[in-house]
Amino acid sequence: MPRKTGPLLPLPDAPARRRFRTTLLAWYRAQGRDLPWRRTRDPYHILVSEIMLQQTQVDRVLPKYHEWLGKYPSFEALAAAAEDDVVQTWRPLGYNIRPRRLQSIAREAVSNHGGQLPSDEATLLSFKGIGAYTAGAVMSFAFGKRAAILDTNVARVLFRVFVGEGEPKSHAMLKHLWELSRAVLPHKHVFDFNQALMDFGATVCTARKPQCLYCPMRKRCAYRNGAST
DNA sequence: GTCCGGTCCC
DNA sequence: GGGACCGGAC
Repeated sequence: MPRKTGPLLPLPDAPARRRFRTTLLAWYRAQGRDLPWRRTRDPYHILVSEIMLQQTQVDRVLPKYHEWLGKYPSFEALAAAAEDDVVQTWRPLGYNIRPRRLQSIAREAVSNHGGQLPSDEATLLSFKGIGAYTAGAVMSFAFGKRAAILDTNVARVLFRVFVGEGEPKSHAMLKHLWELSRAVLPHKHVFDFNQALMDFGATVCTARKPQCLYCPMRKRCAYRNGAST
């Protein structure tokens, strides 16, 4: 017996992908937020921001990001710090396993990778604290690779625009949303595009009270207009 | 009080 | 597949 599979969800055709990219990038250039980790390509700075942004909103991360980089300006500095000090500095962001994992990545980078963060997906995923989302973020933001991302914001945006109905959190849906994230990814402007996806989900296509009036996709959004028909 | 969230681990 | 982690938003 073949395993039960959900209905096959189609990926958007080339014109639809292109419209989405163009619209989203135009929105981002006009409305995207100016955040400090969007002005750097330093892998250490990118990694610190991404670990902090796991389960933590931008407004709470901003001051801690600056404090952290002031205190631990490099992988070497973080690797050499006392663990208790590192955990204390992290407060009150929460999920206090994260600073320990960040420091262990720093120590690994210093000991085994010449003080650099590895850029290949398999090595990034081998670090505790780096999962599929953070690996994609690091590859695209720090190393300029054409890597897709899927965090909760991106998943919500892609689900609403291109799918609109079904179980948003099912395993099959998440697999489809990863495929969508890869399918819509442009060849150029990958950094801006991925930042735009997250920014759009965080500020317009929000979980509660989405700002559809200000959404440049509203006329083509499957969720807003009804997925079928 | 209830929901939310990336990753790890069971 | 489901719970733990830790705080904030509503």
